[in-house]
Amino acid sequence: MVRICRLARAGHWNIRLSQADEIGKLVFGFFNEVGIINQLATRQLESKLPGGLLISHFGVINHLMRLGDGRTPLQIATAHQVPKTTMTHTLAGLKKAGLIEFAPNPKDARSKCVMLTDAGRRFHAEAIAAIMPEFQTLLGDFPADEFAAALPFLQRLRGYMDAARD
Amino acid sequence: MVRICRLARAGHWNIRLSQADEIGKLVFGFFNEVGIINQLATRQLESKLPGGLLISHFGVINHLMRLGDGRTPLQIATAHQVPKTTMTHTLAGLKKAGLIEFAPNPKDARSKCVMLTDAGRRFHAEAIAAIMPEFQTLLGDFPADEFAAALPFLQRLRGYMDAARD
DNA sequence: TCCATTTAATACGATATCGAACTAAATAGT
DNA sequence: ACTATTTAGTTCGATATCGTATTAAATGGA
Repeated sequence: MVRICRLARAGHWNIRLSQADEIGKLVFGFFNEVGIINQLATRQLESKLPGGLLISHFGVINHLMRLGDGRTPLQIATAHQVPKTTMTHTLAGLKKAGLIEFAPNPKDARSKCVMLTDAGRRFHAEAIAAIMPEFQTLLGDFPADEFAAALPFLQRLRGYMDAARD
Repeated sequence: MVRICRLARAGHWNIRLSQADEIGKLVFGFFNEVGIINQLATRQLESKLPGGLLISHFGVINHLMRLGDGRTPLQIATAHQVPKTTMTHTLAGLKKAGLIEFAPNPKDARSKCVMLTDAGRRFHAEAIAAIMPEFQTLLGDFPADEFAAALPFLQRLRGYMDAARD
């Protein structure tokens, strides 16, 4: 913490040093909680996914179900904030599992369109059904209002961070 | 969604089906935002870490700085919600980088105590210093109040999920 | 039209993560 | 005290993730 104050003195900060300390802890704590909640939720969901598939797989299928299929690998990679190479690998796994198919992209011969198969749609429904009981339990102790109240800030923050990435 | 309603009809839910649908989307959306924010924050932090180290490494060092060193690998693994084997690997990397040392555990000969080295403390200070400017920028557009307002719910939720894991 | 630059996707190598099986020490039940 | 069970940590094999370099198609400027 001494070191932090020294940095502040160097001119990067224009607020009182003790406040800087407080605020650092606050934002830091926020992202820490987000990280742990994400870890716990990931574990929980992953343990329920059929066929030993992972969150990365479910994320893609869910994306295609929500926003419609026919998207390109790069679009999906960008939406999920992962490198293209990771998405190539994830899509290969989904294709191997028979949950997606590739179609040629009529607009661009370098690209592809990712299409859901019937098995893919079935997988999505099954995964959702498997998770829902957990949500119910959760909502027994945490009223939906609280999630609803927390969501707008998270959405704004996500949009901001998304736009701010270089 | 048809499938979800069918599940509800089976007796697992005791609320109106349209509400179930809404609530599912709400909670789902919440965890989705948490996941993306975590992904963006991880990227951001990782790109600033010295020595090409990763979040997993920083997480351990930060944990030891906040709560004091001398903890065992299993304690750290539990706190971070990762398997023991992952922590073994992460700690090996930290040791190789000279940021931690192992000491025998006087209470239990099977176990170890993880101790920070001076280099480890320096690494922590440098990492914090490297991230702080980002926080400052963030706080320019998002007042600290909003983080402060969001934090308690996240903490309660984390505690709940932590306790609820089997 | 032709060539340089950009862009979509992949190949490859390095590291991270995880589950299952294993070893050794502690604990519990008799 | 003795044995069975539990617990801490590691080893090992499989897969995930990511950065760099590569290929092929599109784009843009002469």
